Amino acid sequence: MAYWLFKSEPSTWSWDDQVAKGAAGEEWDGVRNYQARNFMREMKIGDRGFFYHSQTEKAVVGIVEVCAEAHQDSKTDDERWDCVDIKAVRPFVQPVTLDQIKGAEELSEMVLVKNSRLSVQPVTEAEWKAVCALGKTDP
DNA sequence: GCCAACGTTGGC
DNA sequence: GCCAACGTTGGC
Repeated sequence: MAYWLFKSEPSTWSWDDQVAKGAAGEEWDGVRNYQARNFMREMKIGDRGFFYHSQTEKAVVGIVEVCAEAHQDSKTDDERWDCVDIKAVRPFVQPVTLDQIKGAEELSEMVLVKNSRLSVQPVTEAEWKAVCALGKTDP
């Protein structure tokens, strides 16, 4: 199983919006970046991801699971753009802030730190465990 | 609100 | 195929 990170501005699509969709999940639509799209094409059902709030909050706030593999983004007819569906698994007991991540030695190589603009990113297993530990949340 | 970083576009 | 111009993102 692989691990990922999904980034969203809470004013556009927040963790609460995601939770409201329940087990059915929701398309992670709107990605218009090839790198991000390519990562979504690699995702398998059951892969886990962090849900990160950018801009105002700048923190990992929850864990999601891929519940549909890459398919055409329903928000566009442009065949270049695919997306997966994800569903909320559980919130973080304590959100893990970008400051905390930047301050953690073992997380200094995270894509979130190195390439903050990429909206869908891979996360290593070690990073996954470390962030969950910081958030006092089961991996 | 500013600005740096970076991806995309289009002219050549 | 290169590169300048431009638009977008996200941290500060």
